[in-house]
Amino acid sequence: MRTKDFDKQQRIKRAMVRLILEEGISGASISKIAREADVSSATIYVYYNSKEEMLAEVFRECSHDTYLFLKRRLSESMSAAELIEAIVRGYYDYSVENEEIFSFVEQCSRCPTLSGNVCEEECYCGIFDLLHAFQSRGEIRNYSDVNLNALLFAPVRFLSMQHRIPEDSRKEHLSELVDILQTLLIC
Amino acid sequence: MRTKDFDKQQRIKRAMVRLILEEGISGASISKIAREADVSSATIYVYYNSKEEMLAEVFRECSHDTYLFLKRRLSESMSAAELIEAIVRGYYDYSVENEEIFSFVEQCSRCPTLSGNVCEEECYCGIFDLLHAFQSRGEIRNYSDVNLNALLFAPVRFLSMQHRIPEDSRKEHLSELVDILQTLLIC
Amino acid sequence: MRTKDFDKQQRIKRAMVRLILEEGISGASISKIAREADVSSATIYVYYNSKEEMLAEVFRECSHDTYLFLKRRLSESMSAAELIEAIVRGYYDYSVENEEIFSFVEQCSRCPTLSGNVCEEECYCGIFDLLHAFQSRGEIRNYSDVNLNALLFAPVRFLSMQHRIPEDSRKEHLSELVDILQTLLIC
Amino acid sequence: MRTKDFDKQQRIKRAMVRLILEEGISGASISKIAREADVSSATIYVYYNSKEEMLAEVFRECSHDTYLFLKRRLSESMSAAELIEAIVRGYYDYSVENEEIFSFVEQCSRCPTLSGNVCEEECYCGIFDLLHAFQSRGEIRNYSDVNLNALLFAPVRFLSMQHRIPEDSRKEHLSELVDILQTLLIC
DNA sequence: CATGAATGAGTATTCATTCAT
DNA sequence: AATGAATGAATACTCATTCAT
Repeated sequence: MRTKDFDKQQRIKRAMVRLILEEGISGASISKIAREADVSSATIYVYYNSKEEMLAEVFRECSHDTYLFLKRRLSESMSAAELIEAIVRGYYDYSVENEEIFSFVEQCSRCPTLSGNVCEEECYCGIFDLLHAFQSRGEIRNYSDVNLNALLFAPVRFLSMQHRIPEDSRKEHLSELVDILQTLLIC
Repeated sequence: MRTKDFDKQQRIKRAMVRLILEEGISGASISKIAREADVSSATIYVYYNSKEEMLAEVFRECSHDTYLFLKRRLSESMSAAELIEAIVRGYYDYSVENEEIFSFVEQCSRCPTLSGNVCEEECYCGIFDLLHAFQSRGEIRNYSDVNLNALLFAPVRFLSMQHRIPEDSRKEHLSELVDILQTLLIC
Repeated sequence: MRTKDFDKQQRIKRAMVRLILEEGISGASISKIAREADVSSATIYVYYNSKEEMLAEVFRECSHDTYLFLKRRLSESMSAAELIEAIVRGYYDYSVENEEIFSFVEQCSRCPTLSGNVCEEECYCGIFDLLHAFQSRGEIRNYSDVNLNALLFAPVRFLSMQHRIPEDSRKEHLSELVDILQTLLIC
Repeated sequence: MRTKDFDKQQRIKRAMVRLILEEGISGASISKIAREADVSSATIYVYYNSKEEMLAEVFRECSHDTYLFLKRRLSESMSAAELIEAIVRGYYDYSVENEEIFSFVEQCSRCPTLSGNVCEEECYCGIFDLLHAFQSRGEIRNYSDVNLNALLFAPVRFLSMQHRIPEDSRKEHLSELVDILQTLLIC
């Protein structure tokens, strides 16, 4: 019984995220989500109070999910170069392997009615703790968190969005980006 | 025959852009736009064939507008450091002075049903011609266009979105970012 | 779960048919139908996927209804004269007693976007089986089905439409028509 | 100048009739008609006071047109058999050669908001004068006008509508029908 | 828990018509 | 006479949500 419900909720989430990749936030209606998840639209209201809350909650979960994916690849015992490479490549890999979630988060974080309620960056605090450790050990330059964030994640995000550029070519750009960020951030 | 009232079309565009800043793409319905622009919703269809086409057209215009704003601030006679500063600060200034347009473009470029039809980057080609000139003069490092784009614009975009950080503080981060990018990109 | 309210669907059908009698197909909008049936216009879409499908489905049902009405009045044990009279008078009676349905079917069968999808004549096959029996018994002349159809039904249809002619007078014309068709069709 | 205007009005009429054949009365909007006739929709209101009046007027004209077509083929010097054949075949030929007008008239004559204002049958009075002449000469049976109308025109109308039946086959049925009506109506 | 039925308020779009030129 | 612009009212249809079972 417990598993069954969980599965149903999971299907709802996935359906929503999938639909938003394909049709954008405005294209993801409750009834389409329900159809895609193979449940009644009334069932969605068993799990969420409103569409707004559902979006916010799944947005939060997806942001967290990205963070966990990244966190698993990092460790304090790495060198600074390894750390930066792991972050940049890890984030990129996530965006490719989880295109739906990635696009969903990107859209939500730009939507004024959603981004206000969810603090995407909060989720990344664990990664910044790690970066601080490297900074205090004098291995990574003392740039502000905001700029570290801006330099480590935003360019990758941009690269991931370039669907016009073929995968292979994007991979090469990524390697270049890793090099750039390593020379930039390592003391 | 009545002549086309271009002020009316301007009001429609502005109303749409404004609404999308406040309520997101899904919140900007034709009737809300019409009310905000003080025209009948039927009038919108005098100027545009569909909501989709209207969005795409205004998206294109706004992207171009951003480029023109930036282009006006740049010149080949600048030093490399000045050029980079002008791009970064110019882009930031634009995002602050034209918050509505900036948020609108950000949202459109993430929306899968829109970004496919409009090539935002195309507009920036003029700026890349300038960067290429500096590269061939050996003043700016020979990174690929994609990564130049990723490093010059994406971090600023990220910074502009941090509405939680007070304006003053953001300005300081921006100065740091200018320094970082100058040391990174100048030979 | 609420159970489907078949009375509600009946009301929708009747409202549509009634409206089409009064205002024609183009005058029967979904919202008028909904108001007449005392349901929300959204409710109509619980029962039908589109206006087009609704029209086609009710058109089919009404054609069938006419046939059933007629069929009940006919039997193989009749004489040829009785059969022809039963068909002609039966069809006429139906058109008078069910003016709404009759006018609805007439309009639908002339509408190019509808008549293509519904084969009104199909419904009448049962009656033609009966006529064939009389033909093979040598009691009714061996005219083709198309012409039997044309002669037995089309003139009555025409007569039923003559709202300018008072009911009494029409009845007399009908009697004449019965005589004509009997002498024409009986061997 | 005179011809030019006349031509414009002619184009409007034809566009309307053509559209109604293809999409039914409800599919023929002023703007579609205008587009099809290559005039501005405002121009239509130079020639007609309203859509309703335009429909009624063109309906009347088309009915009259049918009558004129038929009248030209008939003459008092014909034999009764020739007359009946000329009427039946003439009416059928008209329906084939002028499919648009025929379908238009059929639809209008079933539409309750139109048929009330236009008396289609009025137009046919000339033909009935001719039939009366044959009746008083004792060459055609003394059936009532209503039934003559019902028998001479309604079956042909029905046959013309059978688009499922191939043209060749329909022609054969028509010949049978001519025979039937000749034996029926001639003394 | 789960759901099909039901709906008021909304959607994008088109309508017939009028206006100003 | 002719027309593109403009619109209030309507169009078919969908929305997020609630209800009854």
